[in-house]
Amino acid sequence: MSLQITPAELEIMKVLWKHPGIGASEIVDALDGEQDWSPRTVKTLLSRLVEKGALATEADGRRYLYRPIVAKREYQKKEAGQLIDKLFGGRAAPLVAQLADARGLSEDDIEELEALLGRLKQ
Amino acid sequence: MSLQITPAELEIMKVLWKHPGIGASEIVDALDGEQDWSPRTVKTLLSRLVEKGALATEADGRRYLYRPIVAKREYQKKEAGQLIDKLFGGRAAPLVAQLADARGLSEDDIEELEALLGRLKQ
DNA sequence: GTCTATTGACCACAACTGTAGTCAAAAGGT
DNA sequence: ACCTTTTGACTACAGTTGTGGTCAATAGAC
Repeated sequence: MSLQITPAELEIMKVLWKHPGIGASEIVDALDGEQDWSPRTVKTLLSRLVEKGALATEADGRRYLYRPIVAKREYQKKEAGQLIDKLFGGRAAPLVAQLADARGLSEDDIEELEALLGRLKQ
Repeated sequence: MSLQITPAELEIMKVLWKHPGIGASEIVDALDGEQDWSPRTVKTLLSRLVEKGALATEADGRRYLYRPIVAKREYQKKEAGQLIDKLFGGRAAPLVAQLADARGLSEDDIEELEALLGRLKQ
């Protein structure tokens, strides 16, 4: 079960990770400004996500409430792992180097990374 | 020109980044063991990459030699940037944290990252 | 010189994606 | 009790992707 979430579907997931347990129309509202999708489109994406097992539904009268089954963390982990396997020979350091080069790390980023490394070291 | 390289196409690119300027049959050979594609499939992927502007061709008798136009570095940079924008709110630190969690960083990784951070700091 | 294998050009085709329409049932306004 | 709106189920449809076939030209093998 590889659970392939497409980019469009991911937008929906992001809303639901932030607000689990809402219905289709709330999702449409939450997406407003981000994506300009017809409610139909959102509905289709929701169905596909349910079909794929990425979302659970819960009946609420005549409608469903949706809730992520896949945790955001898990998904991030999977994607990050895929990226480094695919492009960076499985090593994290070159990825960070590219990022630093691509967009520059902020002071905060650097500090946070240092703290993280410190924790990992002991 | 967003230059979307699909996963299958990427396998071809990886071979050509390693051995620029080879022909289709060498690519098939190089992929052997990695991917089990018919030479036809490889040919199609090559055509699509040329069409997309990711590869340059150079005639060599009755065949072409292929050479990447898109540098590996550029592509890595783009992909890494996309991933953190898409999933990590544009911040690198959380990505590294996930990676550390997902697969553990090796001693070497940690050292390399520390060196990198040191360089970035001054 | 003829046969065979390789190559590029073009074609095929199903699965997946993005985007949305139709339809019928039900919920809510008045 | 009607009309409108919302919702889910189903359908559509073009573009992309993965996978590979056909065909004609041609380069080497004998």
